[in-house]
Order: sequence, then structure tokens, then C-alpha cells
Amino acid sequence: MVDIKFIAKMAGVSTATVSRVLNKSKPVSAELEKRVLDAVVKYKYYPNIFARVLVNKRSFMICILIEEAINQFQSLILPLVSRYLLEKGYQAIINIVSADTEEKIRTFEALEAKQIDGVIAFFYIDERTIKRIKSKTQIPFIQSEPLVHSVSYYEMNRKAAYQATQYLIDLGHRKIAGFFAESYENSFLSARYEGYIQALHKADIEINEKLCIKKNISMANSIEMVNELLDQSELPTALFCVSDELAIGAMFQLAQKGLKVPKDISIIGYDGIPMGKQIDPKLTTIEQPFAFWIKLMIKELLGTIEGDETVNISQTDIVKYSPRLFIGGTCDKPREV
Amino acid sequence: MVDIKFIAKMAGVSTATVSRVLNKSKPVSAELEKRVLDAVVKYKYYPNIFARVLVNKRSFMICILIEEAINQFQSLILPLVSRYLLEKGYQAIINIVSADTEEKIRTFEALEAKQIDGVIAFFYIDERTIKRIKSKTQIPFIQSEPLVHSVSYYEMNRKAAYQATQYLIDLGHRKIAGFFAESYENSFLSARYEGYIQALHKADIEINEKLCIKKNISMANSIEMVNELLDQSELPTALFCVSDELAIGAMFQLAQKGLKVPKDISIIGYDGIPMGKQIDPKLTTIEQPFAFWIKLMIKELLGTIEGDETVNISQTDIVKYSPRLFIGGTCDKPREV
DNA sequence: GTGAAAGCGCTAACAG
DNA sequence: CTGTTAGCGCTTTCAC
Repeated sequence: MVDIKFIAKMAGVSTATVSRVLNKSKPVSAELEKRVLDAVVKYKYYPNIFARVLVNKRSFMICILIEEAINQFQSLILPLVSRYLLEKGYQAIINIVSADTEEKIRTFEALEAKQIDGVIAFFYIDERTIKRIKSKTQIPFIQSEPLVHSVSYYEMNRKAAYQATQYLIDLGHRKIAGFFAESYENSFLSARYEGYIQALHKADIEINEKLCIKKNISMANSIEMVNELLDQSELPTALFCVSDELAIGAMFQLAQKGLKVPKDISIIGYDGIPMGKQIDPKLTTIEQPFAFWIKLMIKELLGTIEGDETVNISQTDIVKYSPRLFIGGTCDKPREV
Repeated sequence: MVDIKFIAKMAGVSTATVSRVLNKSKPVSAELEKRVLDAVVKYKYYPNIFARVLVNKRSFMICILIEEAINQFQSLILPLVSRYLLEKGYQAIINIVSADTEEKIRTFEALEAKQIDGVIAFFYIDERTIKRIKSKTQIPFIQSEPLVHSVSYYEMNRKAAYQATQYLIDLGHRKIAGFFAESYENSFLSARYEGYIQALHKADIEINEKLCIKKNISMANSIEMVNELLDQSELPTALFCVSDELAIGAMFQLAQKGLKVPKDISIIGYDGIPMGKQIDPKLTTIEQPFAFWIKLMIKELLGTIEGDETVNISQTDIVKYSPRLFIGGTCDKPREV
């Protein structure tokens, strides 16, 4: 076993010196430094990270917390998160929790006790629960769902949804249905609803409650939502979906019902998941520069962990990386125009 | 800071006793055991895993290695793997690697040096690479793709594919197309192809090369595959797909082309991913008891790690947990029968 | 600039 | 059964 003691002996120095060279924690003479580094290479020495943690009180481990299953969005960002963490010298560990709030809070406590440096929750946590977690633990955490609320993610979502709806209006649509999420208070999901409403208002289009369907946003529900939509007396010519999964599910069900996209109905999604580009026609949607946002978000987390309060995000960066419209083949002019 | 010393003091015992209770490493009187456990609960004590590692020479950490992106199958099993590992006292950590073989091998070496106990590769590794990894490292590893090759996963796949094809034949189909994977040598994917071929042979159906399309099995490719199929002079009445993703992609594209499932063509998939149950009609498919298999596979890995060579898997268990046909709504009798 | 030595929190002999 | 104690490999005072 080659450990720090062995290297010290071989280099003819003390263990303290080896440690100093490896961590650059204190100046060491060039002479000794060379001897240490040579020994490290010669004997393929890797410091024992666990021993290091014991002393440092920092594990350089971040836990990704997932609620039961992994959805498309999460499987998209998980590799990005993990890779970026590694780049920053942190190891991603993964834990699964149930939907139960109490269990989640207990998990936060456990992770703190296990000396995990921080948590990235892959689910939405409401304000009340956030307060409870903060009252019980000190562990720094962020949520991936409302990615960068720190740079007004709500506002971004509202604007992009506005833009998407506006795009449909510009194509000549007036009867624009919407599939939305229920019960997400002031999250980015309700921002998308707001953007949709505002665009319709701006264009003097009356809001038709029957065309606004709110449900949980799983692909399964989009089938029901389409059926509900088709039961209306007045069929829409376009459909705005609050997520790509919803949009793709809707396309699927519409095809089953014999309706063509975009000939019979135009569809626009939100997210830019890979599957949207794998279907035919490609899904027109709002794309989000996830990779960039994730970096921003993690930078914020690591800033808190490392006691660096000054994570500075420039306004130009934010604008540069705003969501943008991807024009696929699922939107066209309405039939009768 | 609540540590083992603190708990020992509060319970009025020695640290050794606390350790023995927590690890069940030696018998402790009921009286003391109770006092220890009470203190543990009362003060929310969690043993410091890093200190434990230092002594045990075991990190109780298993790395899940993912190749760049996460597909549906992987996102399905990832929570199962993680949860089961935790149940067994291991923590899952996650690393992303590129498709490059050399980088993968280096990652295995690095993980060993970091004292990670084992690796679960979420990708297919060919024989040659396996040999190279084993020559350079000692780290135990398994692959999730051919889940339980230890219990003849190949055979299971062949049988199940046979059963699926037989089901179509029993419904009266004779022109049965197949979407398969290319270049997977002797993996479970080729076993599915073999099962399909054997079922056709058994029923004296001539193999039509033009109806057997082999491509990489992403959803994107199923669109091309459907187009290729529709270009044939002779249309099939049924389609066996080597994966659910392929099957769903095909359903989608067929709907776009105006073909109804199962009226115009029957479709059967393989895997049993959740999305298959979210679409309408539900996808008829071969379901696999993943959770059970994952346990088997991990048991094998942990067996190697813990030096337990005798991981015994009973034959009844294997039969009990064989893949089984799930009958959704995507298969019917052929039109003209 | 360098080394000796005291822990970090835990487990496992070794005594009793 | 139970307690005392010596490390696991590393970092970091504290002297020199």
C-alpha cells in the first residue's frame, strides 16, 4: 500500500511536506518539492480521499436527489450536471426519495450528517418545505426544476411563452388552446401560462376557458386532455403546450383520432427535449440552453458551499442564453385563412 | 457534532458497544442495545461514512458509469439500482464517460484508485475491452445492458422474442416484419432476433429479408425504418420491434402515414417501458421484471466485492421472473383473415 | 521552510 | 458481554 508515509520515506521528507506539496497549502523548497513529486509519480501515489475528508470536514460530494422516477427533462440534465460537477472537482452521488415531504426533509438531514457538501433536488419544493428544510439543516441546496430562479427564470418563462403564443397568432391563429400544469403556484410553469394569456390579451383574443386545460403534465395525461379538447363544440386551430412531453403526447393522440399536425392543428411545445427532434415532423418548441443554465445554477451552489458570496452573472450572458423559438414542422397557418 | 463518542456517553456505554450495535458485528445485551438505539434516534446520529471507510478499506460506494446520454431504459433502471444499492448499504455515485474506449478504461483505473468498491456500466462493453480493463484493474464491475447474463439472459431473450412472434402467428399473421439492432454480436439484442427467426421457421414461414430491418435502435431511426418498410411492394400485417422505443416510434410514424394500429398493422415491442402504457392504445410488449433482475445483478457484484463467491440463484426464481407478454391494444388479427 | 505529533470518527483487537 | 485502546491515511498546528 503506497500511502503518504511511504512517499515521505522514499522522498526523504516528512509526511507534512508531502501534504504541503500536494495541496500547495504552504511553500516548500524547490529541492524537496521535486523529490516528493518524483516519488508520487514513481510509486503511482493517489491520496486517500476518505482520509482527507475526515480532516477537511468537506466531502466534495454533491447529492442529486430524485423523486422516485426520472422524467425526460431530468435524464437530459443529469449527465450535464454530473459532468460539470466533476469538472469542478466534485463527485455526484445519487439518492432516490419518495414523494413524501417528511421523508425528503429527513433525507436532507441525513445527507448533512453524512457530510455531503450540497444537494441538487431534481424536483419542485414549495416555499413552506424550503423553510422547513432550512430550519432543520444548514446544507446548501438548489432545485433543478426552476433552474435559475436567481436570474429571474420566471420572467424568462413568461416571455418565451408569450413569444410562442405570439408566433401562433402571427401565423393567423385565433383559436389557440393551451395545455397547462395544475397547482404549481408561482413556479415557472405558471409563468408559461401567464405568457400565453398575455399574448392573447395583447392580440385582443378573448380567453376561452374551455380551451385552457390544466392537468398534471405527464405524457399520459395529454391523451385525456386531447379527448377533452375534441369534445368541445368549437375546435381550436392551434395548441400551446407547457411542455414537450405534453405536446408529443398530444400529437400522438391527435394522430390516433385522425387529425393531422400541422394541417388540422398546429402544435407548439416548450423545453426542447431530444425526442422532439426525433419525431416527424419535428416539434416546434421553445428551446432552453440547459447546459449554460446548469453551470450557472451549480456555480451558485458551489459558491455557497465555498463561502463565495459573489457569484456574478452578467446581464449580457442572461440575454445571450435566453430561451429561443425552434421552428420545426408542427406549426402552419390555420386551415381556413 | 453528534459522533459515536457522544452517543456512547449519552447511552452510558463505550464507543465499541455503539459500533457493535450499529454493525451487528458482535452480540450486545438487549439492555445496552436499547439504550444505544434510543440515543441514536434521539440525537439523530448518522455514522460518518468517511471515517468508516478509512478503517474498513471499503468505501461502500458503487459507481454508475453512463455513456454520454441517458436513454429510456437507463432512466428506468437508474432509480431501481440506486435504491437497491442504498438498501444494501451502498451509495451510488455517478460518472459520465464519452464513447471513447481509452477514456473508459482510464475511468475504471481512476475509480479503483479512488477506492470505489465497484462499477455498474450502463453500456455495452465488448469482450476485448473487458479483458483490457481486467488486465489493468482489479475493480469488480458488471454491465447493466445484458442484465443478468449470469442466469442466461440470452436464453431468456430468445425465448421471449419467440413467444412474442408466436403470439402474432397465433393471431393469424404470416407477413411479420421485424425491426432489429445492428452490430450487437452475441448480445441479448441478437437473441431477440434469433427468437423471431426461430418462431417463423417453426411456423414454416419463409424469412423475407426485406421485412427484417436492422439499424441502431433509437427512436429517431424507427422513422426511417417505417419509411423503408412502406417502400416495400409487399406490406406486412404485423411488426415485431426489438425495443419499445422502436415500437412507439414506429406507431408514431405509421400514424403520420395514415396507417392505423392495430387495424392496419399489429405492433409488438420489447422491454415494458412506462411510456408504452401511457399511449393509446397501450403497447403490447414483452415485460421484464427489471427490479428483480437488478437485484440479482447487484447481488452478484456485491458478492464479488465482499468475497462471497456463492451467490445462489434458484432455478424457480429464474422461471418465476422470466419475461412475460403484456397484452395491450396494439395487436389484432390481420385484416384479410 | 521543515518535522513531530495531535487528532478527524470509526472499527477491531485485546483484556477483562 | 463490555470497555480500553491502537490505529486507518491525511492535514494542520506548534515548535524549531
